[in-house]
Amino acid sequence: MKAEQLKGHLDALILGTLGGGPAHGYAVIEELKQRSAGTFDLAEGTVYPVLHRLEAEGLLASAWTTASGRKRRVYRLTRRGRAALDGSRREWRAFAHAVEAVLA
Amino acid sequence: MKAEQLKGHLDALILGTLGGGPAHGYAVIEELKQRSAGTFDLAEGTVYPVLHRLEAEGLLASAWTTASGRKRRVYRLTRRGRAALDGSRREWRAFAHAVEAVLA
DNA sequence: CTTGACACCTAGCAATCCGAGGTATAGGCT
DNA sequence: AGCCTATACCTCGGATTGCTAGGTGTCAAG
Repeated sequence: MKAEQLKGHLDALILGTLGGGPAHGYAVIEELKQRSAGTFDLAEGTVYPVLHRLEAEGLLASAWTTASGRKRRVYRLTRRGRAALDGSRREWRAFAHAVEAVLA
Repeated sequence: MKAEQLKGHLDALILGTLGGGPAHGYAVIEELKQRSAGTFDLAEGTVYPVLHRLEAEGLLASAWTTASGRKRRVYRLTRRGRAALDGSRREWRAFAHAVEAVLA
């Protein structure tokens, strides 16, 4: 898939991934790849800055943990993050519907 | 709708609009607004450069006409443009499907 | 004769995704 | 021991792209 298609939708995708439960950055990337059947195979340089920004916006909260000697930063949705996810879903439906109407 | 959502999909939308028949730039904007029920209300500075680029890429062809004293540049899909539209539709389906899988 | 709709155009700004590079641990292979 | 891969984090700069702001000009209505 073309990279530019993702722009403006990545926040929703990451919020959506974390809607299934807390996860650390690397796991978010894996989860996205899996759920999308390989369509979204994102670079770390794409995902990490977004996680930081979403946390700065108060939509995510993070905590450091250690699993088998490796440090992980686990992110979870805040209450505002969950509300943002709901909003993102609505925006997506509207957007997708509009595109269908034009491309049909 | 957020502006960034459009990135990467605008070419497809414009090709899709012209898939219904030739039109001049201003009409493309109106048509997009109508077909999307107001969701896509694009600025001229957004659309015109894209039309020029798509023509430069050989996906569109244009011809100047005059209607009631006003000059219009009418665009139509070339054969390659129609093929590109088909490809764009497929890419859109794949993208939309992947997003649904993540957001669901 | 001014306002609004129509119709075209361009230059530069702002946002964002990605590539490239860096650091570090664990485990398997040679 | 040494090396490679997978895991796991990070940042900087580049490329692309849509939008804002500005410009030109015609026509019809008030």
